[in-house]
Amino acid sequence: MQVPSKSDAAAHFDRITAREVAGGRGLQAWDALLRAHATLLRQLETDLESQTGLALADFDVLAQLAIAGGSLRMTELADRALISRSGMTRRVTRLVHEGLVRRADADADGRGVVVKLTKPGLNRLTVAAPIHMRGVSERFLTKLNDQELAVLEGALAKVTLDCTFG
Amino acid sequence: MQVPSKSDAAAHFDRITAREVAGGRGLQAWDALLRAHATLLRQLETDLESQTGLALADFDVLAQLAIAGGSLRMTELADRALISRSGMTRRVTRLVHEGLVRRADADADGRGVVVKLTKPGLNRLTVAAPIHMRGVSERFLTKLNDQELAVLEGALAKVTLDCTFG
DNA sequence: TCGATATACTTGCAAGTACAAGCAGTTTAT
DNA sequence: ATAAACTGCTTGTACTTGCAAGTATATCGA
Repeated sequence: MQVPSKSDAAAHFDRITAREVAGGRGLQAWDALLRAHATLLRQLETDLESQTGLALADFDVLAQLAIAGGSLRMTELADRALISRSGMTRRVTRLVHEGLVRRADADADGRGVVVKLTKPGLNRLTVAAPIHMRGVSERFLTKLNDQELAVLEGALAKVTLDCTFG
Repeated sequence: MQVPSKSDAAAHFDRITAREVAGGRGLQAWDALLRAHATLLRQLETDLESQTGLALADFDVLAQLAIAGGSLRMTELADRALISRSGMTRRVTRLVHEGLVRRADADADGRGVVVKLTKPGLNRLTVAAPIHMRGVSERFLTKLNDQELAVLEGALAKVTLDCTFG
């Protein structure tokens, strides 16, 4: 097989990369991960927003609250929703304005705030969840078989370590 | 095994989910994907920024240019870097100010702009690439075996469709 | 008891983002 | 030839983000 001649910049970049990643092993998997995440999230965000008027990040907050039984501390909520604490402060403020959640004092800790799902919040979630879950299902789950899903879950869990934000 | 009693909100959410996603099949894989992406990118971004002063998004632009042989059209660059065209306009403007890339007219199309990697840009990339690639390698590639990487690549490519931005 | 340190959350700020509208150049149809 | 439709890129606008600093409460050690 003829070796195609590459431009200097591309060849140079290849050499640098090869020194850190033997044979470029797995780099296509990394690229696929970035690409899949970007496209899937964009599609799901657009779907949900257009069909329910709810941003994906807001949906996620409501869903995390529901999964947790209806209420969570700010920090816990931020960790689970994968956004910063300050971001969660503002997000919750917006959701309170919309009446979907409310803030309450934490029982034992004067510093703490618990965020609680309201009835309208649960109703809104009840409408949005099927739409979002169907999107995840159609665009992701149904395209993969059980073995692929199992490997994905295992592999991605392995590379994930705790990492909280400011 | 005793069925643990769940709160109303959580049970309700489970029922809604179950209707769209049979048995919650694969949802943990979906969750792992979101989590892995969020934590890995945050770590890589922090690593790169602190060690080279280069934002990951800027690195990505330089890298895409190098891979492409040194220059690309704006639209192509935006697609490859997974950001919007308007975002790329502003990002390139910043990089031009730093001297890492330059704009030039497209040969055949009077509307077009090609972005070219400059010598300082390539130098900067030469410093940053090993650091970033090592991060990807250590935090992701080396934790997975060849089979896992192959499944990941195949599965994630399957769920990715074209999706360009405004 | 009381100062030092840690934790929980919020706010000031300086970024960055995407969408929509706009402009300039190109293609197509008549 | 020329109007209409399209494309490539940039700008206006409104909004989001995370970090760092600030406030309030908790906890720990002497």
